[in-house]
Amino acid sequence: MPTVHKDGPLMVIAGAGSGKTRVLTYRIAYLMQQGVDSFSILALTFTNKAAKEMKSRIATIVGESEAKNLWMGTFHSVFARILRSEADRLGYPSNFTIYDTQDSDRLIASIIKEMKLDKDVYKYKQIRSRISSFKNSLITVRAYMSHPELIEADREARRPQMGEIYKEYVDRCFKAGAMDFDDLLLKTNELLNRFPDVLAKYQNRFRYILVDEYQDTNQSQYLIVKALADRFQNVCVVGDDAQSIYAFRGANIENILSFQNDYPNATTYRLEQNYRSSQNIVKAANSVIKHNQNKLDKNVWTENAVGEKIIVHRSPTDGEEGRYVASSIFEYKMQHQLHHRDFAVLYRTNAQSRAMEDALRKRDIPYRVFGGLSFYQRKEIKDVLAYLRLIVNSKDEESLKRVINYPARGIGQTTIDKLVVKAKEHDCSIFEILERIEELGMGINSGTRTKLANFSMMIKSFQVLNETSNAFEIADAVTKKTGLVQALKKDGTPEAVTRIENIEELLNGIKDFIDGQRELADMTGSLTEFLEDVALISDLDQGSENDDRVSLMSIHMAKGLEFPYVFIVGMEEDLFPSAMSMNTRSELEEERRLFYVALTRAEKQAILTYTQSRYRWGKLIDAEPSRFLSEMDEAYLDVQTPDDSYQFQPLLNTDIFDTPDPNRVRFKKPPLKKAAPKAKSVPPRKNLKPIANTTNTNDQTNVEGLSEGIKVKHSRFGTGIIVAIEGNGNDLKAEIDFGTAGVKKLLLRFAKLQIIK
DNA sequence: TGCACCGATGTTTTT
DNA sequence: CATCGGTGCA
Repeated sequence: MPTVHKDGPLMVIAGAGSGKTRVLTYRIAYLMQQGVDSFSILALTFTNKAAKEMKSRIATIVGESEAKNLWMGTFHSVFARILRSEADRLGYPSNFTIYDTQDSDRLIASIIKEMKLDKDVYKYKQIRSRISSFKNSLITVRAYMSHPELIEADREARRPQMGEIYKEYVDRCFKAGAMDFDDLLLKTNELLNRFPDVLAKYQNRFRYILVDEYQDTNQSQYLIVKALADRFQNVCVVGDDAQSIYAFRGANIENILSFQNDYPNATTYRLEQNYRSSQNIVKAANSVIKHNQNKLDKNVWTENAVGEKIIVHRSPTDGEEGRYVASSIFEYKMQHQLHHRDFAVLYRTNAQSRAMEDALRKRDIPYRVFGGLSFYQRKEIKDVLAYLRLIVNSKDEESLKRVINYPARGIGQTTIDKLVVKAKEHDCSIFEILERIEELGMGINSGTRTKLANFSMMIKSFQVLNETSNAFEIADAVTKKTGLVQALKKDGTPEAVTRIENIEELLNGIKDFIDGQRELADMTGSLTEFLEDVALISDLDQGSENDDRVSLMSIHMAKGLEFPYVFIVGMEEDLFPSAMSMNTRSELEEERRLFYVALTRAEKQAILTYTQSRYRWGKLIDAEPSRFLSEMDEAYLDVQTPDDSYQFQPLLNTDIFDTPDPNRVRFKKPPLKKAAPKAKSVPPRKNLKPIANTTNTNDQTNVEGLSEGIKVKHSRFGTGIIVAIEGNGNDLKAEIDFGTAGVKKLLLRFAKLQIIK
């Protein structure tokens, strides 16, 4: 058993539902029983909630007082803590601000604007994600500048200024005393690399390191673990390659696939028995994941009951889909005497929660939405937090820009622009400029100068207060004295009222936080502590397990959770798998793993739903069933279709490519579109091509009819003309000129093209 | 300088 | 559809 393995590297490949958390819990408890000091154990989990739960489970085994000393948490929160205590080494203040994605976006957007670049070419979101992937791969500005191929790639993408933006962004963050999420990992690497004494200190401290969800670590995280474990090699990683779903933020599945290479004397255990789900669910999930090529061999099985078949249900629209889910929940609950908390509704995109919420609300079913626009991302909350952040760290540029004129106090954009320029000129923060405003003059009229002085004075008075008060007292003062709440009260609209309520909720939350912190010996309940907590917390971490509500969340958020009854909604092409993730095999495989994760959340029953058309951007769009539906072995399914028109493509489809490939994606377009149910409000759909006529393999016609010069239609790019066709078998590609949408090279396996005559 | 309106534009997924 | 940024007016 893994639990008796004490020293040396260890990898546990744990299939879905095989009790990963249990392994970690028992291993830690075991180590402690063997006399390992709890201070020398570092456990990195995927969510703070997982850490908290594990800690309390360990506490029941080894006792509260010992468990308390364990270092447990997410990579981000653990290393943020370490970075605070070592910040001066890197030239950062220990109270550095943590920028969230939105802060980064704003900063990047303003840099692009200041550099007078075309914002249609330099899209801030793209820039941000590129910078993020640089950081996650430890490509610093300096590394970027010395890698001609990176520079060349950006030049080819017609963004020659990428490097400049990157540099400016990093500089500005540094000057603002701010780190973004990626910095928390990158700077930790820098810290461990540049300062051997620091490295030695933490290597000696963390003699035992455990990493959960290892398959989702990125390069930066991987290197941190490697560095820390280098001395004692007591590293235990737990994961499941089949559940790697974070490639988009740099997770590298190779980290787990090549653990044996990194630690040649590593012991590997495999846990393949699933204790969570019914046989039908386990088998169906296996039948899906086997379509992936890149994976470790693993055979998950269970001794659990066969259970109910997986229900596949079609609805005309997303509204009806919601109604179906709501009434199913109602019925299951009645029939089987269940609680609301036994149900989860999972979706690919957060936007899908709305239709579900509406339906559940109508039936008075209590629910809770996780993720999406979380509480701490709401505007009014971010406003209050921005004041608080500015108080703690007056160099924080993004916070300052956010609140300097909110509520309106007559400080306009032109003034702010002048301040930004001056700050850059003097190589200092905007707040410092405010202090020297009289001395510098700088063409700001005296009225505005007074306003600026007042603002600066107000912040300073808060800073003084901060020296003697706790987080709650300051937050309370901020909401009152800044006029923030007053402005909302004056507004009087219903939204403003909810905003005030939210601010009150925030204050209550801060109070709770302080009470919680007081219980911990080395915590004081200061504003700094609170802000750090807020920056890295996610909805999931917030308690309230005990309230009886249906959970609504994205599949990503559901990782590691389990529910007796799971609805997976929106099983449609272009939604799940996402239209953004179908261009390469690896993207598609990640989508498939995501589906695998979703399915294996269910203990007793999984219900998959899809619609024939759904509202997207306020428009009703035709939808077709997800390919994942037909990838599941039919034996485990109960396909409920109101008018019986759901049909699977024959499993042994004619192989239209020369290369037989078991993993080949079948284009299926079940001919369900005819016989549109007479349901009201479903507008007639415009099928551009008489699909029904082309017997059972319309993909075949698709590919065969294609040649140069043919006019085609693509669901995203519109109509275009084929310029060239190249490759063969699975690699058959067409280069298509879509006019304004540009020339694209598409893999014909994935591109759903329709010929236009 | 500030506010109100308008059109454009974009949606994966998260620490 | 919802947010954002830009424009035009007071």
